[in-house]
Amino acid sequence: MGYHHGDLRAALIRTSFDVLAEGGPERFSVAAVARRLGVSSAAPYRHFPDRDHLLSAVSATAAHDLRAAIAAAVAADPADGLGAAAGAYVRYVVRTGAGIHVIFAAELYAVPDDDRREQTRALMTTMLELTRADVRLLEATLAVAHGYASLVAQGFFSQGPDTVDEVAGRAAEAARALL
Amino acid sequence: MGYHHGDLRAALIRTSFDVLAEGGPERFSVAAVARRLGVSSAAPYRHFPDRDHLLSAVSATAAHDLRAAIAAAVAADPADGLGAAAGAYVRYVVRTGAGIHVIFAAELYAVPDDDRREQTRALMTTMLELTRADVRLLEATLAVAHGYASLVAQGFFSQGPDTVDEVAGRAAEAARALL
DNA sequence: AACGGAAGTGAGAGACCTCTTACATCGACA
DNA sequence: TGTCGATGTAAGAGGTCTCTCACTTCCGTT
Repeated sequence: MGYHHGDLRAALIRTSFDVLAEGGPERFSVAAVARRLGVSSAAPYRHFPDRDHLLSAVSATAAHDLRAAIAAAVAADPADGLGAAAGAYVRYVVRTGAGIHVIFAAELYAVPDDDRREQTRALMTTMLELTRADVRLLEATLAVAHGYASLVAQGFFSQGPDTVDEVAGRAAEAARALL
Repeated sequence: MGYHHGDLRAALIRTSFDVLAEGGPERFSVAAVARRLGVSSAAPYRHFPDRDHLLSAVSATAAHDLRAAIAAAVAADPADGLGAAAGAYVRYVVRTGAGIHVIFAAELYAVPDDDRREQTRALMTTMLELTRADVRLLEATLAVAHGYASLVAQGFFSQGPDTVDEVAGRAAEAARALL
């Protein structure tokens, strides 16, 4: 096998998203990630003590990137904060396979990972600012966005080249209706 | 081990819901269901040729029961069809662990199971009647309801005795806002 | 009562997974 | 150049899962 890899740690996180996007959390395994990278199945354990620590790093990355995606979408269309955020959520989750079910997966609460805690906190803070500290509105928006993302993942919509745009638009519309 | 079981086939389906409600599809296994029933891990294969056929029967049962739950809720409050349906969905999924991610799970499309096909078709028909054949409204309602159910499953709401009622009410409210 | 099919059982093959261990190799630096 | 820590590898222990097989037990029918 080819020996080293500029930065296997980062590659493992990146590739975890691919595995998640294709098979969902159900099919995720450390071994599958290693296989796809062409490294031995022991290699990941040089960088993460166990599976949950890798998933925790994925969660932290997802929280960070999702927050950035939402912030960018809101900045691009400040008049439609909630709609933009919901649309960004759908796009992000469809593309990466990592939504709240990955970011807030129950098994991660036992993992001591300050980066993850910080990134998820920042994500929640950004969303709370969007709803002006209205927790219920935040929950409702998240429910709408995650619901649409789940429908896409479940194959409810015919898969076309611009399906994601379509569905993101519908999620935005539904989020606006919440006001 | 105790020998027979009045109706192991039905018991397997029933117990599958318990396993799904507790661990989600990720943790579901035929072996776990058998263990919980106190039968050998080979016993289920007398009634279902493989894991996917068992899951297909669970899907059929869930589609049937969910349809009944929605129909009952709508009948009890005909003025608020969409809200009642969304609330009923949340209650059903929180209680059984079997929402659209189980009923319409991708791996089931390969299983030839006419009962399942009929039950899922009936479920969709009932929901379509509710939205007066408006497919987009059906999708939006499903997204809202499933989103809230997912948030509960992810532990977003503090777990109290009447959390489900609370959340079902919020889902109903959000569904009404879609109109 | 005997029998035959339905419905269990225990054992286990074969797959895959997590994680460990002992060893090999690489790159940086004295 | 030689050494050493970081980062790979191969092998494998131990676990769980799906599904099969040969065998047994139960029960309805004749």
